[in-house]
Amino acid sequence: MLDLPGEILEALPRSPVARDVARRAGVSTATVSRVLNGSAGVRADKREAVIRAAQDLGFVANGAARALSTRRFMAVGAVVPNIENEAFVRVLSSVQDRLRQAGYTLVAANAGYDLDDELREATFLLERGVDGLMLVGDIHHPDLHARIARHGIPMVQTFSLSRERPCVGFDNAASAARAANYLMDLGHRRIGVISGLRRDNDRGGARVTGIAQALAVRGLRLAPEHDIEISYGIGGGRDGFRQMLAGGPPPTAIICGTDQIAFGAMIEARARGLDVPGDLSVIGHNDSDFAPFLDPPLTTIRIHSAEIGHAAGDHLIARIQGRPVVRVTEIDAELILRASTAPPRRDPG
Amino acid sequence: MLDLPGEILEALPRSPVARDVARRAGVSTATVSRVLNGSAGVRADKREAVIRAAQDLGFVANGAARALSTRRFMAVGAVVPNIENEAFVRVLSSVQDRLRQAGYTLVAANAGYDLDDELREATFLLERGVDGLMLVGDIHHPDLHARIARHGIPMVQTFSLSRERPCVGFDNAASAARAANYLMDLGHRRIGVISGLRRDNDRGGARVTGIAQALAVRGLRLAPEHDIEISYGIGGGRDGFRQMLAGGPPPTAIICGTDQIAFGAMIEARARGLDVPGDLSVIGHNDSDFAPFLDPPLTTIRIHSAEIGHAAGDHLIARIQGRPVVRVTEIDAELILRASTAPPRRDPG
DNA sequence: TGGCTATCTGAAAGCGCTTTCAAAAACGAC
DNA sequence: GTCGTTTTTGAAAGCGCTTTCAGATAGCCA
Repeated sequence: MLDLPGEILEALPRSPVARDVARRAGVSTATVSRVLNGSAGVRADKREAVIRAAQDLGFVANGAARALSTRRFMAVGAVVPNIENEAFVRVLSSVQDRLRQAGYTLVAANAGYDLDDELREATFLLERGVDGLMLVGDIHHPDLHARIARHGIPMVQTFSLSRERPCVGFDNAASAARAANYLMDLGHRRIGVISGLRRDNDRGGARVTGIAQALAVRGLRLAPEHDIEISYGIGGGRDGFRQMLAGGPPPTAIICGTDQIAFGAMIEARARGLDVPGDLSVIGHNDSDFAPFLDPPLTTIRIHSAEIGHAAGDHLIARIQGRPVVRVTEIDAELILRASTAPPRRDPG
Repeated sequence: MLDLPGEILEALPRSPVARDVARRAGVSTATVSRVLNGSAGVRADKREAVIRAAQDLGFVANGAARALSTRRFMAVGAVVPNIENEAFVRVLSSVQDRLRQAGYTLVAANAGYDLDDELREATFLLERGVDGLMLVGDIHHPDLHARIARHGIPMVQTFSLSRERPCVGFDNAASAARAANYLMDLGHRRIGVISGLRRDNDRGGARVTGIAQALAVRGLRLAPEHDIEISYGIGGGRDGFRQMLAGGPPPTAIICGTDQIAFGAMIEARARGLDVPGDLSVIGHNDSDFAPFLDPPLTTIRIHSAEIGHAAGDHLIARIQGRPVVRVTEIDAELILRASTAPPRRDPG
């Protein structure tokens, strides 16, 4: 091995390490570390020498070494059911917002509404190294929490409330019930539901339950043929509403699991010559970008995804840093009234 | 410090390390590593002992230590202009797909259409530790590529083609030109453009240039008052079209930077009593979920985001693993004809 | 200038893995 | 059995950073 002079070694395509900076600044690696991490107690001249050397060399600390040494990964994981879903994207984006400010990165994974996959992805993140974990909902694989606990990192659930665990979310049953009550106040008596797949999805389930209970309180019931479960998306909404019409007397109002589903249902309704809201009132979920621009503009339950994300991010950062937090943060959903809902045209049988 | 018996120590909330597995299996950590990484040359009985011990202890290797030791982070970074934009979400999701299969994770960051921010986010990822980097477009901060090179990791650009660098994308100018030619073939002579912000955005710029050139070839020009630049979104589309109408004789056809913009423009057109496509033909970009369901269904340039993501993921993995790759992968965009385009009603002046 | 305290600094010991290298064990052929 | 191979195995040396701890320096007062 040749012993090349410093300048030539530095030109090598090997990225510089703390040792190189130390050598160039004429200090030890300990001092380099101290300066670069902003800890006090380094004389001004040495501090400047280190900063200059680091800059000259284009030094970037090796994250793995730092993580190994500090036992901090400076990363937070998030496992969401569907990474392409608008609401989850918004949450991820706003969590990341907060994390980024605190110097953390977000690593997101996709669970596809399957508990086993969720466990696998979470394990993957745990192995990769994260200091905290965000999940969606309150239903998980039985092993998941033990595994997280094993790693001793904080976890927060989002989008629904939980009796046992830290969470940021809202009462899915109550907000859906509010929508149902609003429809009943308008005079509707036959109300249908088109939800996304509910297996392993407590949010969807809670919403339907909430609606059924609200109906029951007023002596009505959610007819099985008006309780439709389909895959998400506009196409799903069309199919769902078609399916609903196939099963006996049509409802005068429907509540949909997402605005996409509602959009699909409205398209199908129009295709069948039904007027919205004259013949059919429609309520969606999420208040997507396009909801106010549909024809008619869509009444919807606005879920404050960005706020949920911010709160979840803050919660995790606080716990990672050992600060106290409240276990439950409730971020209420809101019923946004637009023109897709109205009293039923004539008294429905 | 008490010297507790093994079983009790194992119950401590400290996550088990390779040493613990080794002790329990009666082998060395070297053997544990060999077994858990599937390298050959371990006798069957020891192999099984290690696997059992690892299982019993719920051992999960420390990613940072592994990364430090192997100089592999098993992670790939991606910096996109807007993490909430549908097209980029799709790309991220499909990149992740491929990465996940190869055992890598995706770490995504948001650059917000700003070169300085992009540099900052990329640096952050580099520091955090990634084995490869995906970028969008061909315009970047002048320091960015040097910094990436410094780390000696592969990089791939997406969504546009590049003369100098590895890329997966399509010819934005050519595909927009194709749309313009289609409109001209239909008989349109006054064609407008509503694009998203074009600063630091080569894709948007190339599209407008492509359209202008296609017009020029047929002796037409893109009037400045028909060349509108707005922020993305449905609202942006409405504003953009309103702005366009304010500037002299209206176009008989417009090409929009996204389907959202097209949607917004169609809403504004309808609000002004213009018929689509009778008075105004509209073309979007991306073929979003809702495009076929608009009224009328939207003609649009479909960008195969998922394919771009898959190709980009494969490209990076291949280079990380030292396999040869082609520098340029072209994934052509496609003009999807629907009912929002038609010949102009009467010969436009 | 000397002595005592308050500041700074560097050597060295990890963090928990992987991997090299040489020794030990197992195997075969004689 | 013995000896030469071929497998297996473990000890130990990193990977590049942080952090402790003790020694070196600087600052201050007498």
